Amino acid sequence: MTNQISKEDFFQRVYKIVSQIPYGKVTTYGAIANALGIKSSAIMVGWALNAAKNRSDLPCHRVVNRNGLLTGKKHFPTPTIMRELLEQEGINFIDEMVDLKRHFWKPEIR
DNA sequence: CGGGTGACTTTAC
DNA sequence: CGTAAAGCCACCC
Repeated sequence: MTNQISKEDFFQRVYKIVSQIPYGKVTTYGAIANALGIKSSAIMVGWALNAAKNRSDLPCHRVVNRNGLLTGKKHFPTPTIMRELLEQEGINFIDEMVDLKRHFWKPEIR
């Protein structure tokens, strides 16, 4: 099909999707990867986010792993920021995990 | 071109 | 709950 993803497009799409995550919602690496058509490479989403963190407009704290665990917090300036921000947005935590049942947001496929 | 790394996921033990 | 391995693919050296 016409869905060829160049690596540059891949980064753009990740930025786009993450920036579209609504307030009080979270999504997962796998979900984003799936939306991009690379579902077996969720790790690449994380890699894109790593580059994306240079872009301050990106709410990377709303992206968590499949369990809702804040695996990315280690890459934040302070590991507490991610948890704090999410809690401020009204996101419910179960121990260290986000309640994906309530706050999971499905990214759009474009 | 090859090897190491990684903000993932799943299966296996 | 713990570690290990494999699959995945971009980036760096």
